[in-house]
Amino acid sequence: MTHIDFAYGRDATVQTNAKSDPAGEIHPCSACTVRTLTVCAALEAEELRRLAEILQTTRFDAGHTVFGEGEPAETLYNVTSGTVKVYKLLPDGRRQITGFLLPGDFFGLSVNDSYAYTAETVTPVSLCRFPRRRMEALLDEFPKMQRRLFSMASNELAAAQDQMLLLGRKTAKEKICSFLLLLSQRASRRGHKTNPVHVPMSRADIADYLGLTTETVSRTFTQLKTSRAISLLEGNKVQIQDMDDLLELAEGA
Amino acid sequence: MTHIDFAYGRDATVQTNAKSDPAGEIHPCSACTVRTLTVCAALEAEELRRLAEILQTTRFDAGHTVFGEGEPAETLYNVTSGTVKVYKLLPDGRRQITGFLLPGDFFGLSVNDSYAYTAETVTPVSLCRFPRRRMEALLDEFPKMQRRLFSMASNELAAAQDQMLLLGRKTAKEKICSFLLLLSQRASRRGHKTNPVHVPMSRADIADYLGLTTETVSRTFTQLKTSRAISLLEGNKVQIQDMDDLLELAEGA
DNA sequence: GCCTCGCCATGATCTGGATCAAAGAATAAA
DNA sequence: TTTATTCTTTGATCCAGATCATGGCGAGGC
Repeated sequence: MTHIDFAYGRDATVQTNAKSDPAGEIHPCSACTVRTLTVCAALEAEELRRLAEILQTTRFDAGHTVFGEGEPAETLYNVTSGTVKVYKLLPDGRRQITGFLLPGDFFGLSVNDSYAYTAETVTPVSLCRFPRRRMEALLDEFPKMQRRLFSMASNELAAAQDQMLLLGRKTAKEKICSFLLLLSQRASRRGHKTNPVHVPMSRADIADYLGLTTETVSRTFTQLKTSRAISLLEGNKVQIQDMDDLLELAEGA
Repeated sequence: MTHIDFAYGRDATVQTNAKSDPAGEIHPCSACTVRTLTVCAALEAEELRRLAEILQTTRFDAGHTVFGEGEPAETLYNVTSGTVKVYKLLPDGRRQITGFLLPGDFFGLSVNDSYAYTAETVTPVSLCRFPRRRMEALLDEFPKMQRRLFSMASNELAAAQDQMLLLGRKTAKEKICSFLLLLSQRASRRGHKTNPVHVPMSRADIADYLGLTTETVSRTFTQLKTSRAISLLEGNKVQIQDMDDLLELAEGA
């Protein structure tokens, strides 16, 4: 069981803002707990209103494909709750997960009008959907938002480089430790506590993210558990014994 | 010997534009052969002039460190000729090259005011230097440029994801074939011929880019040579026998 | 010329993590 | 409750690529 705080959202699977916002009710955005983390952080009240006009909110169950690699990219997404994975496949089925997206993360950017990867929900998820065309128009109108989006892309680029270092040069144990630290840091940025880390994804997903097999991921977890570096708790939580020790394990120092 | 077309540049190591642009002479930017590939492509004559005001051109010999990981990020760079490698290190010296930068490529973006990687020249290189502060001011003034930079970052992000797939899931042979195809495609985008591919970097650099050792890179090259997939020519050039065959080898199909 | 020095190739051996196989544990269905 | 079904752990074996070691080759330096 994964526990998730739904920032907002109703039972309907898709709803336009107009429909979901009866007269007098406060707009969902103003209650959005991840707004400060994402592109919306840069916006004034009026700009936020304009953005809200083009946005839809959606919810998906776990294991749902949001879009597939190669499909025309007509929508941008923002995660408001839950976890999404994005991955690329080789013809024979080998898979590389290039990222896990948490509340506040943005996805759906495209290169030549089609998605370069598949996006699939790991847990139940709520998303904001922005039609690409209208979003682009808004970006032209609000340079602050353009700038914010650029800065988010820069951060992602830096994270991608860290991941390349991990994939190309780290051992299995270093990979797992780095992964746990990453989850911890990301939780921290979202105002959750850093230590018992919530790990909502399966061993297979972790393996495909770290360039390993499920067996190796499993073995490495038990090895870390045996050496008292971590302990596994109820509800997919991992307790890190000593943050600094784990950091050393993550860098092979 | 690496053959390089110097788009512009003089003997002086560093020169401000003012000094290098005597009255009546055409500004270097207008002669720049890579302008259409980079951030400058988006600009009008007047905007280009403003950009040129803040730019310096520099040249470095092969093997020179442009900046080191962790240094304060005060300058953005644009490659105008030659090849630059950017890499990250682990404490024990393991290295991951996260990219080779060719003419038209931009680098030096930072996350929290310091560079997240080291940049080092592979061949003799000429660069445009933009002071970060002044560049940011200009970006605020010219949203088109901001947008262009964002789109370049998006492309890099997509390339980074391809590289993650390569590092995490491809075999040595697939990695080498992918690498050769990448070089070929990038040459093509720059208007050079796609087939005898110029490979200016050492076996060690290729290894650190692909997450392999020099020995494996070397062995894989000879293996591809033996199986008639490629042949090695004079001057660090690689002749690809059949593009489509190589593409299949690169994806394990 | 000859010597160094840094690359590159190739051979021999080793090993971390993959693969193959099977038995628990958890979750969901009946 | 029992029974599928899927996920995780653990064991045994294998192998792609790392590591260790050596020799060749080309470019500078003297």
